Amino acid sequence: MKKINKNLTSFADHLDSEYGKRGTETREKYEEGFEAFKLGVMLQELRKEYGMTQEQLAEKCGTTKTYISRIENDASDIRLSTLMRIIREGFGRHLSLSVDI
Amino acid sequence: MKKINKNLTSFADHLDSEYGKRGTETREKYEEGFEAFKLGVMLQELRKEYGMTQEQLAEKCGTTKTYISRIENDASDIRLSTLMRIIREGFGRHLSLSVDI
DNA sequence: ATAAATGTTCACTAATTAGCTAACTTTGCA
DNA sequence: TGCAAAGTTAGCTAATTAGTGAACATTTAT
Repeated sequence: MKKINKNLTSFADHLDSEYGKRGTETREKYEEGFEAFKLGVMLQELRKEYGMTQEQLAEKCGTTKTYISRIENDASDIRLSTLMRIIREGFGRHLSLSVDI
Repeated sequence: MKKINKNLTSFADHLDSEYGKRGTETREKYEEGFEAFKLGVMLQELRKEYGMTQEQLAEKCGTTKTYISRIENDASDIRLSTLMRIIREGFGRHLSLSVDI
């Protein structure tokens, strides 16, 4: 891996080249990381939509801005119940899960 | 709470009566628990769709039937990364998250 | 009815999150 | 520039998950 390849034709190719084909361990690690990354981005966008600071959000769901920052920046994994609590108590919304193909 | 009320007209009424109105702490605890419960059911249904035993699923995603059972029966919370791993390595599928109103 | 397969519970350890405070950095604005 | 607000990082502890094997219970098939 990590052999830089010019003439990439798509993001998928980029991923294949940087992290290996789908299904390999390195690629899966990447994809897991990417999901977590997307979650952080999603939470941050949601927070900004509501015009809240990290501190305000933190207070609403009984935690600290430190922790909110860690999640938004993907510094740690998160428990499902914690994620649900943040979305519910922080935004009055509801997390739903589904399984794609 | 817990004062049994006859003449319930709906499941929502039942919830109100048993766990308090939405937004109260007891009710939220219930709803969180319910989500976890649904997750267990969802995973179990998915596993059966694939005709796998808990042990087969466990092996695919590098854990034990003990742990799979605990999740299906909601004996514990779960980390997001673990849930994703089970769905990805166990079923070759993909968990997606969304935030409802 | 019995055996085999499947699923659940128990008891424990190791790894990781969640929570907390303080210090540090970046951003926005007067 | 310089101040204040917002955000990030560091270090620590307590609580909880993840992982494991063994024992127990339930279901299924012969």
